[in-house]
Amino acid sequence: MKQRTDTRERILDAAEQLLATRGYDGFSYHDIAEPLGIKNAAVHYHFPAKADLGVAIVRRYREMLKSASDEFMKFGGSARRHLDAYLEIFMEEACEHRTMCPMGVLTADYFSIPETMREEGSKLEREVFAMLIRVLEVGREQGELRFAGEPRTKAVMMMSMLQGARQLARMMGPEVLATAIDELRRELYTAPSTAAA
Amino acid sequence: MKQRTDTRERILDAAEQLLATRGYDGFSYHDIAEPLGIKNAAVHYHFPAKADLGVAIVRRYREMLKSASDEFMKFGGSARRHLDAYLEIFMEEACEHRTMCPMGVLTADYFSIPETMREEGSKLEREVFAMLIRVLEVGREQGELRFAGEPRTKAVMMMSMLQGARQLARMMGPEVLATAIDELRRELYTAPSTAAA
DNA sequence: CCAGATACTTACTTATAAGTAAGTAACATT
DNA sequence: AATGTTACTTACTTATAAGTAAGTATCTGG
Repeated sequence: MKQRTDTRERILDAAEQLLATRGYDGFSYHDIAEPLGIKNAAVHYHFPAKADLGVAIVRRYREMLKSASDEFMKFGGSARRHLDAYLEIFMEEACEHRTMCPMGVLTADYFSIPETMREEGSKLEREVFAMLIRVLEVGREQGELRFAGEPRTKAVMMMSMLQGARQLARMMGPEVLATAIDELRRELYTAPSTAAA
Repeated sequence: MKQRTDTRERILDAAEQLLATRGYDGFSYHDIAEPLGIKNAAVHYHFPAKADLGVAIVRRYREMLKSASDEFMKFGGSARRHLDAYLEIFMEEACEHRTMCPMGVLTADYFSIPETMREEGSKLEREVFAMLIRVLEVGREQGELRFAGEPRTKAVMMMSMLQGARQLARMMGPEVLATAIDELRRELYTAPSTAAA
């Protein structure tokens, strides 16, 4: 383990941000390099083609999500606290730089991104759904969550709604997303929400 | 009224399709011109800058939506039939070419599109919301629709969910959108849906 | 029948993006 | 101390996008 510098990670940070703001076709290697004080060839050194960069962003995000979920499971949090934690991060990220949600970017740019990136996106999608379905199942069994029908159906509705609301919020302002999340909590939670102001 | 050819409309048709498939940064004047058998300068003749083209697409869509709504109102359709008609078109469009919904494109590419186009998008957004809120209000008063809380909140949830599901369907397949629309009907309609197969 | 407008084409300019080849400074290894 | 590897920079190439200027054919009104 050498790695004197953290250039690679900083490239990924910048690229992830740009991707979530402007989409895959909306940023260049120069856009990444300039604020980091490096040249675009330096980005090509770490990620020869843009496809490699795109795949790396999604892969890193998958790993982050997995380790965050594992971490949470270790502390044995309730389904509802699990969801609350996720919703809070989701809201924060959306407000800070008006970014889209990762699945939103991947599906919006679906026919513009390289196939390797689409495949990575499909894996992310399956993982996110599996996690959400699990939380919904457990939450309903434990009486913390309330919803009708299949957990899978509810998961589709929730994912769609959250992603859509986050995108709408870019145009209409963050209140729209706040409204949507509040309403989701009202419908889904069995006891009144203790949303930390 | 001269207009010997319908080139302008055909350009708008092609551009609308491309925009809904690949996003604002994802198509060029050449992409529009080639399948129409014309040169890209011909597109510039009708729409000097890409911003003009973008604005024209959204404006035409707004006009189409308004006249479709007016037409429907003349025949005095019920709120539920109004919604059903919209959902059917929405589903068809989504399946045919895996396109995004217009508001989805505008919000996904929000920081890539010219400001004139953003303004046109805001107008579209307000009109769509106004229509949807109206339908929800009338539908609930008439007992055709059932939902808790403010019509505006329900409209935000529905818009978000439909747009998000349509995007997710690009990656996961059209069944996801079908699932979402079915579930929406189940929750919203007071009598069982007579969805025409 | 002719002047002008309409709807284009041809042939460019300019800018920017992705990607590459060759060079270099610093450190790491033997 | 020489050698190789890592992490870059400099300086390109190639492709493609947006946009423009000037020319041309056709139709239209006087």
